[in-house]
Amino acid sequence: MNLLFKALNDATRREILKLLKEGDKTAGEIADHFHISKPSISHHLDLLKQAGLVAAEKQAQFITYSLNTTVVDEIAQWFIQFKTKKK
Amino acid sequence: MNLLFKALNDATRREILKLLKEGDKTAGEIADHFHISKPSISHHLDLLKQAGLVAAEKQAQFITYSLNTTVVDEIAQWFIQFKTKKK
DNA sequence: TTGATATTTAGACAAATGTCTAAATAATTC
DNA sequence: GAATTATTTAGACATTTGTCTAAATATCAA
Repeated sequence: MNLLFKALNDATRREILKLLKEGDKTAGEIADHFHISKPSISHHLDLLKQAGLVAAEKQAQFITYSLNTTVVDEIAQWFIQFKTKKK
Repeated sequence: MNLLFKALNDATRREILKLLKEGDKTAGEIADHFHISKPSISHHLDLLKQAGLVAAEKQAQFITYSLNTTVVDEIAQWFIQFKTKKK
């Protein structure tokens, strides 16, 4: 839970998740969407991966990133505990 | 959105939200649940308030904090955008 | 094997964060 | 009004974070 919220606590990383929602992308394609150096994006991708929010797969010289919807659902559950309060 | 995720990115603050889910509490009552100084808890409460996650109401010399479920729902919405991916 | 491309790792640095103690503010009670 | 209680504000300090440049690793293509 800690790594999850930590990963979400950055506008760039949340934007990356939105990008991946539209489809898988390589690290380079993702970096092209931002005015931030590639090493910085690489670091953001690493944090998202640590949190389980994205998965990385190496294909030839590229690394393709994809959204892990299972974990996104998991965190949605966290909020539901607050909604289902009736008393 | 920024302030919201920032506020959620701390275990103590998430624990405070869970406490308030059970019912309103004064700043002192909240502080008693943690092994952290009162000024630190006060600071956490301030961040939660800035994010709109809690509301504060002064009653005599006490300040009672309550959970703002509307904002909790709002952030739940943020995750739904990832769930409703069909293509 | 040499050169080019894709990506990460390493290290540095300024800014933000969580915590503390001491002091300030506000309300209550004697 | 002085002492007590509840809470916050102010300031300090160590740790974490986001960014960068330079260098390392890996794959491809000639």
